[in-house]
Amino acid sequence: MLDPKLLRTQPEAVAAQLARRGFVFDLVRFQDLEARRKSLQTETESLQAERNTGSKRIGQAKSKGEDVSPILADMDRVKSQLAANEQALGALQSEFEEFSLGLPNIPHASVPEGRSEHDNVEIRRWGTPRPAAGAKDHADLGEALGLMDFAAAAKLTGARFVVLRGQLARLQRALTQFMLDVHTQEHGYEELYVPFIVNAASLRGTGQLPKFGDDLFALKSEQDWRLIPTAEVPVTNLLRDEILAAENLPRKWVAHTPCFRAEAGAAGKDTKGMIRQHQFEKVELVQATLPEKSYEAHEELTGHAEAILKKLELPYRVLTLCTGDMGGSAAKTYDLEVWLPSQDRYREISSCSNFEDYQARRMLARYRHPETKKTELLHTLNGSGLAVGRTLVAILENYQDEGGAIAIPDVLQPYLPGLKRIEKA
RNA sequence: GGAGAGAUGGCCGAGUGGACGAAGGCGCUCCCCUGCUAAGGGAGUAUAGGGUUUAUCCCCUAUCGCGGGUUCGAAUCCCGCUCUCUCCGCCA
Repeated sequence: MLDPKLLRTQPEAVAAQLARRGFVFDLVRFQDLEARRKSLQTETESLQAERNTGSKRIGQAKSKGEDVSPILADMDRVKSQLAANEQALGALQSEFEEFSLGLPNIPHASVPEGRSEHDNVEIRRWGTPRPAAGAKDHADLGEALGLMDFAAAAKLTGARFVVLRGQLARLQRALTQFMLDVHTQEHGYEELYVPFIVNAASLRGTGQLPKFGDDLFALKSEQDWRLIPTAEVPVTNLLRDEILAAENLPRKWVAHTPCFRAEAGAAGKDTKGMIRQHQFEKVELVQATLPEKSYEAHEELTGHAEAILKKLELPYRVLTLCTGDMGGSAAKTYDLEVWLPSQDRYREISSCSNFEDYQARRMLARYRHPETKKTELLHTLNGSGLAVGRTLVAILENYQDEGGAIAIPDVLQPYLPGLKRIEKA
C-alpha cells in the first residue's frame, strides 16, 4: 500500500511514478473518492462526538434526577443521521480500500523503465556456461535415469507435478539442507518452519490478495484458507501488527517450504519438465530492516542467494527487473538466472526484492524509533535462496556427462556421503 | 470429535449499562532525594485514522479477541465466530 498522505498531497507525482510501470493511476477517481471521504468522515465523526457528549449529559442528568426527555429527543435526530452516515462511510471506505490495495508500489529511482522482460537489464554474470550442443534437458535425463516420473505424478494428481525417486529425491533433500545450512551458518539467518496454509489476512499483507487470487490454491474449508505460493507469505506476516524494538533489527529469516501455484496464466508455458510446477520446494530468505538500511540489505540478500549458485558452481547472471516486469509490491527486484544448456539460455532461479514499506503498511509492521519513540514502518525484503526444484534442474543439466550420468557438486558431498555420480542403476 | 473455562494496555490484574481509553500493581522513561548500594518521592508511559499545523501542540473519532445486534449510551447485555487452556476420545 502506498502512503495515503503522499497520495493526498502529491497525487500527480504518484501518478507519474506509477506510469513508469505502465500503470494508469485514475487521478480523477482518486480525487473524487478522497473528497467524498474527507467530507463524509469529518461529518460522521462530529456526529459521533455529538452523540457521545449527549449520552454523557443524559447520564449526568439522570443521576441528578433531572428530566432527560429533551436531550433524548435531540439524540433521536443524531442517531438516525449517524446511522445513514456510518453506512455511507463504510461503503466509501471499502471502495477506497479496494482502490488503494490495487495500487502497485512506486519503483525505486534506480529501476530501469521498460514494458516487459525484454527490457530487464543484465548487471553481471558469473561462471562459464557450457555449450548447448549435446546437452539433454533435465526431464529426459531424469526419466532416462528412471528417477523422475511425470506420468506417475499425472496419475496421482495431474499435469505439472512430478515424482522424484531414489538418488534424485535424495539430491533434492541434500540441496535443501545445504541451502539452509549456508544461510544459517554463514549469512546469519534464523531458520523457521511455518504453516503451509495461510489465511486471507496474511495474503493481503504481502500483496497476493486481492489482485492475484487466481494464482492461489484455495482450500475448501469453512475458513478462507489458501496454500502458500511462497514462504514469503507466512514468514513476512510474522511481522503483521507487530512493533519491533529498533535494536532487534534487522530480522533475518530463512524457511524451507513447498510452494503451491495455480499457474493460472501459464497455459502452454514450460509444459515439459520441472521448470513450472504446481508444487515445488523453495528456500526463502526474508529480512525486515530499518528504512535507511533496506537497499544495503537488498544487495546483501541478493549476494546470499548468489553464494549458493557459486558454491554449486552453476553459471548465472543477475538482472535488474524493469518497471514493467516487476511484481506489484516490489520497489526493486533482482532476478538471478541460472544457465540451462538444454535451453541455451538463462532461466530464473531466484527473485530478490525490496518492498520498502509497501508490505509493511498493509500489515502494520512497525518498529519504535529510538529517538522520537514513535512507530515507523519497517522495510521488508525477500528472495529465493534458492528455488530448490529449479536448482535440481540446473544441476542435472550442468553436471551431465555424455552418457547421461550426473556428477554431484563437491559442496554437496557432506550431504550425500559416498555419492559421486547419479547414474542408471 | 465431546464437555467445561477463559480472552482487558509491554506484563499481571480490577471492572456486569453512564464521568472508563479503562483502578491497582509490575516494568519502562524523565526528574527529585539519597555521599555508594538498597530504599523513597513526583511526573509520564497503548494503537490506528482524521482535522489543524512548517513542525510541535491541540482537537475529534475508533479500538477491552473478531464480526454483528440491543440502547440516548456497551469492556459490561444478546447472537455468531476465532483463538487459548483443562478433561475425555482419536491420532503422527
